[in-house]
This record gives sequence, C-alpha cells and structure tokens, in this order.
Amino acid sequence: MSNQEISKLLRNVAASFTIKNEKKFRFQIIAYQKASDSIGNLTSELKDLYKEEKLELLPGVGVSIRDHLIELFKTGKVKHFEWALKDIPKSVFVLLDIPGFGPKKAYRLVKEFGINDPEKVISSLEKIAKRGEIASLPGFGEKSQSDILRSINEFKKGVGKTTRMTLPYAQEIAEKIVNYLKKSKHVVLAESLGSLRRRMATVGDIDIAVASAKPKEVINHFVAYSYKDRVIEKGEVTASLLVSGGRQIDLMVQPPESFGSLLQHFTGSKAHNVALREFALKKGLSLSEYGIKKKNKLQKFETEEKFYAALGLDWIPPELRENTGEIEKALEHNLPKLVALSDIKGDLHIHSSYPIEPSHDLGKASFEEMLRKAISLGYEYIGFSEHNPSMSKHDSNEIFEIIAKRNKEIEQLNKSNKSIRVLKLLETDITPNGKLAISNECLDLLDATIVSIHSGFGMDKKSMTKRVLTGLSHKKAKILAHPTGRMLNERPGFDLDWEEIFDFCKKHNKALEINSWPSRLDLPGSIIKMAVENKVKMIINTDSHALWQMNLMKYGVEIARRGWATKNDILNTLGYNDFVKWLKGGE
DNA sequence: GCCGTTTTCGGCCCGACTGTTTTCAGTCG
Repeated sequence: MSNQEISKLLRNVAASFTIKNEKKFRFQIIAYQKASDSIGNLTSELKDLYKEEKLELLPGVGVSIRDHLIELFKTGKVKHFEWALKDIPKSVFVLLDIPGFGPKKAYRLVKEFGINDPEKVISSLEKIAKRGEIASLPGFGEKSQSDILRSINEFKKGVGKTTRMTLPYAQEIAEKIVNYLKKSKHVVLAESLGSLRRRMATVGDIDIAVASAKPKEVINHFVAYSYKDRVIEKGEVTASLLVSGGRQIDLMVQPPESFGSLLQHFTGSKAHNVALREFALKKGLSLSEYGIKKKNKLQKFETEEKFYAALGLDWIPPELRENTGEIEKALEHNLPKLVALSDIKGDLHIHSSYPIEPSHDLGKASFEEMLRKAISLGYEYIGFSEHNPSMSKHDSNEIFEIIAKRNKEIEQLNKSNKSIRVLKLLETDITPNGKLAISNECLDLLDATIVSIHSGFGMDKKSMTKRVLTGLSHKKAKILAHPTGRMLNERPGFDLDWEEIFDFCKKHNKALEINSWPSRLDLPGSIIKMAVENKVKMIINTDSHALWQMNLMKYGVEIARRGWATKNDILNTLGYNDFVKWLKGGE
C-alpha cells in the first residue's frame, strides 16, 4: 500500500468517527487526521519505516496507530479500522474527494438517496441534483443543490486536484495578482504567503495577504480580477478566486497595525501554527491573525518579528515553519543561521556547448559566455561539467583525446582571466553495475567528477544504493548529482538507503548535490535535514544548460534552507583554495 | 489517540464564510 492510500485510509477512519459521533470522538478524529497528514507528506515510504521499526518516530503516530499500521503491513487489513468503517457506505468516502463535501454532507446524501455503489455515486448524485430532489431536503436548498452540481462538474474536469505548481510558475502567478492588487490605492502592502513563502518545492494554492485600512474596497478590487473563472467566496476580510487551470487564489486583508500577525497566520504551515498556538495556550495566550489575546485583551503586531518576540521566540524563517523542531529552537535562541544566496561562491555543475559529443544533452552557451555570466554573479570559481563523451560513439582513446583537448581550452581560460577560476569537471554516468561510464585514464585528466544516474531507474533500494556507492567510491568521484533522480510532477525518484549513503559520504569525504533545477530540487528538503543532522556535506549547483539557468541558484539555496542547512553544510560557500583542497583531497 | 520545560493525566488552535436558518452546522485553511 502506498503512503497516499494509507493516508486516505486514516482520513476515512476520521470521517467515520465524525459521522458516528463527532463530539464523543472529537480528539480521535484530530489524531487520525494528524497521522493522515503526517503520512501524506512523507518523502520516504512508510513501509520502509515499518521495516526499520521506526513508525513511532512519525509525529502524530503513537502506540495505537503504530500498532494498527503494523497490523496493516502484516495482514493487509486492520480490525479496528474495519470496525470503525463498517457502518459507513463506501460511496461516502468517494464523495469526500470533492471540494465542498465533508463527512456529514456526504453521509447525509448517500443515506437519503440510498446511493451505495461507490463506482456510480458521483454520477448518481449528479442525476439526483439535476432532477431537483436535493433542494427539498431539510437543511438543503436551491443554492446548495446548484453548488453540488458545480462541485461535481469541476471535480470531473480535474479542478482542485490538478498537479501542484513548481515554484517559478507559482511565483509568476502570484506576482501577477500582487501587481494587480497594488493598483488599488487602498492597498498598503501585498505579499504572497503560504507554501510559496515557505518555498516548498511545489505549491498548491496561491495565498496573498494585504495590509489595508479599507478591507472592503480591497476585496471588491480583488474579486474584480479579470482573469478569474469565478469567485469562490467573498467576505469581510477574506476572499477566494478560481483562476484558469483550476488554481485557487486566497486573499486575506488586515489593517497595517495587524499585518505582522496576518503574515504569521497565513504563512503557516498549518502544523506550525497549531503547534505555536498550543505553545502559546500554555502561557495563557491565544493567537490568531488578529494578534495575541491575553485575558480577552487583544494586542496587535505590525511585524512578524514583534509577534514571535511577544511569545519569547526568535523570528523563525518561513522555510523552517513545518513543526519539525523550529519552535523549540526559537525558544532556546538557537535557530540555525541558514545558508543564503550571497554565501555561494561557485557553481560546479554547468554544461557548456563545448563539443564533447556527450551521452546526454549538451549546453547552449560557450565557455566564455558562461564564464562572463559567472563573473557577473560574483562567483570565485566554476566547474564545467558536461556529460561524459558517449561510449557508443567513441572508443576510450578518442574519449581521452576529447577530454585532453577540452582541458587545454580550460587551462587557456584560466590563463586569460584572473577574476575567476575554472575547474575541469565532468558529469559521469554511473552504469547499472556501478562502474563509471568512462575509463580511469580519462577520469585522471580531471580535477574531479560529478557522478549521477540517468538510466535504469527501476532498481530496488538495496541495489540502487549499492550502485550509487560503487560509483561514488572512485577516487575522482566527489559529488553525487541529483541524488534521488526525482522530477516533480513526473516521477517520484528512487529510494536509497540514506543512512548508508551518509555514512559513506562522511567516511570518504564525498558530497551530495542539491540540484537547483526547479523541477528537480533534489535533494528534497527532508533529506537535506537528515544529511545536516548527520554532518554530511552538500553542494548547491544549478545544472545549467543555458546562461539564464545560472540564475536558478536561489531555488537550490531555498530548498537547502528548508533542510536547515547552514553555510557550514554547503561546500561551495568555501573560498577557492579551501574548496579545491576538498575537491582534490583524498579520504 | 497523541503528547510532555508547569502534566504520564488531562489537556487538545482559531477563525472565516456560506446556506439555511433566526442561532447554527458544515466545511475549509
């Protein structure tokens, strides 16, 4: 069973408790929802955690749910879940995937009309609504009937469950709407928040906060946005739009004197806010987007810094707000000083257009063009890392000649300019048996090589780990590029035994790449965090194949920050001499 | 059912919006 299936199962259990007796099961419902979220957001396989007997390390998973999950993996089912689910028709859980349907409404409709076939529940309900039979139910009306029809219609078109956007795409949409909002004279400040501000690898909804003394006027301006499909809701201080592609944009407005608490609230994450509010409650404080309430007296905050300070906490960078220990560290005044773009002194994964006749795609810009670009970015050094010459088109001698010739050109670059140093690297394939794609003699010509996997993704975790470590064990292999191979919205990336990889890297002085390409962002943040805890060194690279792509470094830095990485964890924050010492150093 | 720097018992975030109602239930973030 996949993480998503198990997450949905727990959500269904919570829904069953809600239907049966929401008051009685109130806290079980919250607990099951928390566990469901926790598993749904996991970047490793739950089954692996089960095998490693680490299930209870998951936040929201305690003794009971852990034992249920163990039973699930052992037998394929859980008696307690079956008991919880048994009185609820399966068709109810199908409806829960449609926005606007919660447990109560779904159950009510399924029961009223006896829709018990989960395969046909959506089309049946649609027919019933079209016949006008829902409007006459007590508690329903004409409007809710047409809302149900629209929800079903949008759901069938895929609205709401369209794939999450990559960061640059989400950023672009957000900037457009922020610029539009700023055209209103009532808007003092407008900022995009939510997962976009936390710099998650992918973004679902766009969240925007506005500071204004005239919320009503701002909301009216917002809902008049001409690129909207429709207004989802519109109230006194919040509103939501649906725009093309099924994207949702949420707006919240507060007066400037409360903007700090609004930023905090709307940045999230939900888990961070819940934990922060529980923490505040113990001090007798109640937090909301309006400010901090003490004995029913509200204090407002212009800035987030003041808001966190009022709780005795240091300001927490948005990238860390996932309830993974940041509140405790902020209380101890011990948050990490996260790596910043300005710390980066070089980019080591750059594909030029040098005719190396590579096994994969060649870059689009020349050595000189990329060198000038690197200088303009303020780098001290770069490494050219074209893919290794193709093995099918050349024998080993030819490959040797190609690399030797490229070396001469790079040496010339180093002679003709003094402002930046250029390293002779390569991106070498790790073949399925773990060997590097080109010969030792060829590799010896290089300062070092990046190694990576570009084919044969289907291997199991154990074999893939062995393959990677065999490749990385070559003395010239120093950097493992895009270590999981994931492509956001395309493929999940392969599983590796991270403990084994970390141990190896530390022992043999190897680095893991954080690849900045927005569809990769590989390593993922959660694995970067593990690497940081294990004191494994990393390098942030762009993997550029064109000049403009060299600007993408910031995305790699952002995902590194989400993994709690400091300057010390990132090797390309070192000056040239120290970096080369590491690059050419042995084990 | 989970969890722990006032707790292994006794707590558990906080508010907006909508539709169908005359004070609230359901859903969402």
